Formats: sequence, C-alpha cells, structure tokens
Amino acid sequence: MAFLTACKLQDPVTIADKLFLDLRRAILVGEIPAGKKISEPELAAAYGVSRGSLREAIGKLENCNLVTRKPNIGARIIDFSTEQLLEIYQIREATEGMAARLAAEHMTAEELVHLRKILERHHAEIAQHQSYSQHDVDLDFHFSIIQGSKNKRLIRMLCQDLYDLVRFYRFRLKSGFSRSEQAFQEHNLIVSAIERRDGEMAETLMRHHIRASRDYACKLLEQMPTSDT
Amino acid sequence: MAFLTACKLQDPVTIADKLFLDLRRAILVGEIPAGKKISEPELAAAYGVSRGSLREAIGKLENCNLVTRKPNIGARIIDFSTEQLLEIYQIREATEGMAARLAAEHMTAEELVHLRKILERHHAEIAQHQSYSQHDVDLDFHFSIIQGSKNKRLIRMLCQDLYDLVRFYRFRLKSGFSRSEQAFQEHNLIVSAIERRDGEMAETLMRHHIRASRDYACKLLEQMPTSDT
DNA sequence: CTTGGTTATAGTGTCGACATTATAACTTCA
DNA sequence: TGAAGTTATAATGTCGACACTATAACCAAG
Repeated sequence: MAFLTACKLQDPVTIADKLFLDLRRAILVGEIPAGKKISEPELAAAYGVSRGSLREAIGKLENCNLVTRKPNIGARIIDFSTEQLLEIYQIREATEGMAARLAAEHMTAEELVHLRKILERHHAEIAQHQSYSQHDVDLDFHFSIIQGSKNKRLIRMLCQDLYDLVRFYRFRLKSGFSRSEQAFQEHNLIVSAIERRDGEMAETLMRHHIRASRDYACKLLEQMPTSDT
Repeated sequence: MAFLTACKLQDPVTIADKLFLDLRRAILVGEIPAGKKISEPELAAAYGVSRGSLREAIGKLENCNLVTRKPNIGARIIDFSTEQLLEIYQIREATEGMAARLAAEHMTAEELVHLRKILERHHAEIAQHQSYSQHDVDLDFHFSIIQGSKNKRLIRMLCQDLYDLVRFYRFRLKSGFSRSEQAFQEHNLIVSAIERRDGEMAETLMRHHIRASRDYACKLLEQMPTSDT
C-alpha cells in the first residue's frame, strides 16, 4: 500500500493524530462519502474518543482541504466538482512545473536512479495491464520529482495539502484510466530532461504532461453521468 | 489599514476565530517575536480565554504557516530564514505567474479599472516618496491579479496561506525598499499584457517581476547583519 | 567539580459537562 | 390546508479539571 505515504505523521503519538490519519484514509478511500455532514458526537462515539480530540483531528483535515467547516453549523466532507478538479490541475501545472525545473537543478544521482526505477516499474505494469497499480506508480513519480526540488515549502504544499485532493479525485475517476502508455512516454521525456539538467525543458514538459492529464480527465468527465448523493 | 484584508473571516463570530485574528496580527506585526515558544496557559490567561479555544486558534495559525507544533512539546512562532524566503519566492513565481495568465483570460472590465487605479495610487505615492505605504499598494496589486484568476483554490492557497508568510517577511525587511520605481514599471507592463488578454506574456512578465523582487531581497539580506534572538 | 540518576514542576493531551446556537417538530391562526 | 410563530431537540462552542509527558532542578556518587 503506497497509498498514504509521504505524510508528516510517520508515527502518530497523539490520539488526535491517529484519528486524523484514520479519518483521512476513510475519506480518501470513500468509506465516508463525499459531501457528508460530520456529526461530532456520532463520530466521537464511533471511534471511542472524546469530542475534543475529534475536533482537533477535524481541524487538521480542514488544513488538508478534505473537510470544510462553518461556525455554529459544523463540518462536512468536501464535495467533488468538475470545476474544482480543473482548478487543481491548473495549480499543479504551475507548481509541479516549477518543481521539475528545480529537480533538474538539485536532484542527486541516487534520486535519479530511483526515478528511473519508478519508470521501469511503470513500464512493467503497463505490459501486464495492471491498471490498478498504475495510479500508485504515477503518484510515486510525481512525488519523487517534487521531493527532488528540495524546496521544503513547495514539498509540503504539494505533498501534504494538494495531493490529498488529488487522491480524493483519483479514487473517484479510476474507471478506465488507460492513458498509462501516453503518460509513460511523457514521464520518460521529463526524466531525460532532468538527467540532462535542463530545467527549462523539464518545466515545459511537466506542464505539458499535466495539461494532457487534465484534458483526458475532462473527456472522462464529459461522458460520465452526473453522480448525485 | 489595508493590512489584513483578504481574509476568510470578515466577521469572526466565535472566540477562537477572534483570537486567531488577534494572534495573527500580533505575529505579522512583530508584537510576538519570531521563534518564540507559545505557553498555552500564559497566552490563554493574557487573552482571558480558555485553553481549548486557544488551542483551536493555534491550530488555525498552524495552517497559515505562522506557527509550528510538535506533539507533547508545544507550539512556537515560525522563525525566518533566508532559505525559506527564497523558497517562498520560487513558489510565488510559479503560482502568481499562473495567476497572471488566468487573470488575462478571466478578469472583468471593472476589475481591470480597479487594477489601473492601484497603479495610479502606486505612481502617486512614488512621487511623494511615501515608501511606507508602497508595501500595501504592492500587496493590493498582487492580490487583485490573484483574485482575477478566478481560480478559487489558487486564491485561497495564495491569499490565505502563502501571503501571511509574505507579510511576515515584509515586516522584517521593510528597511530601504526603494525598488518601487522599478516595480511600478514592471507592474505596468503586466497590466498592459492582461488588458491585451495576452496570458502567455502576462505570465512571463509576472515571473520576471517576482524573480527581480527575489534578487533584490537577496541583495538586501546579504548586506544585513545576522539578527539573533 | 563533573556526571548520572531522581524528583519536582510546568506544560501539553484528553476528557466530560455546561452554555449557546441552529434545526426540527409542533402548534396555532388565517 | 398552508404559513408563521413557538417550543423542543440536537449539535456546536466553550470551559475547567485530570492524566500524562517533557523539562528543570536537585541530589548523590565518582
């Protein structure tokens, strides 16, 4: 399960943190349906914790953009919309483009080897048509490059905040995600540019790659029935 | 005081929210020194509120990146470093570049008029050498363009999260910020590009502008004594 | 005098209870 | 019957107290 790696809390010590991770997973996987209102007493009882700890956990979920709160009304799981998905893609295009540029400047030799390994895994899984694990590979690829930027705040911004949203949407669009071959080619070009230390080109290619992903997601969404709760 | 505009909480109803705004302002202005450890009992007593409310406020401050928390140890105000400042500039270059591109596509005529007015204000204040209020004008300019992108998540990401950090640093570098004339020229070019609906050019110019700001800030930092606590 | 361990203290994490607000159900009147 | 007002209920906001952890002070042995 390379699901929920790259999280600030490797070993949650406090109850609120454990709860946060539990709820986060439940939301991302869809155990808790999107748009659902959170009842604090109910959830607290279900997990056997106090309302105080739960509220703290909800606060952290709010940071991750997975729930929204209104004063005196309560918290609810975020709802997904085509509009928001496109917004996220625009942000990813800008930020991950920059990450790729910086990665070309700062990535170490070992990190590049690791990146190549991810590509090989991707290639192997395409050959076996294991489309279900290609999402993880794709995430790993993007994570590695973001990590390679060495910009701590950018890493935090993307890995901790934005990518929870990305996972949230992935889990709801993973129907026929057969853009893997194309994506693999694009990944390949990006890695090559990084290996050449060509930051400008790495950024351009990454932006192109994410724009292509966005266009593909749009096409998928158009031919989908509007799913209501 | 155009200080703390553009915040999600126009009218804070809950105690924790009021406290959050109070503390946020105190941190940005420097009333609470950078790097200072927060004592929950002490602060709670000082503001006459319960520790629970305070903890909630601290949680929100953590989202704004103004404090960091470690479990069982406590929270402390962030410390500023040259490294972090550069990281922020890199992120701004990418995200605000994208914002400018989107603004060129989506800004309304009225918003463009407003933008021009900001430029005029900037121009007037340069003539009068009111360098103290030029920071506000500069912030207003960038805020307007971000707002014009119409990307709600991008707006939130920048205006709510990143720009608190920008203000945090501004307040500590506002010594001789005499790049105003240069900045004004660059702002002018950006607005022109947006008016022409030339998103590509707007992005390029915005990135150039922010990179120039970064270089200038770097120069300032180099000829500054390392300030210890 | 220094170092290791022990105790004391302050601080954070957690909880249950009360106050206040929003929502649902109900009653009453047109 | 429908709509407005009122009451009742449930949920959120707030608080003070207890439990546990980390740090500081202290003491003892080398």
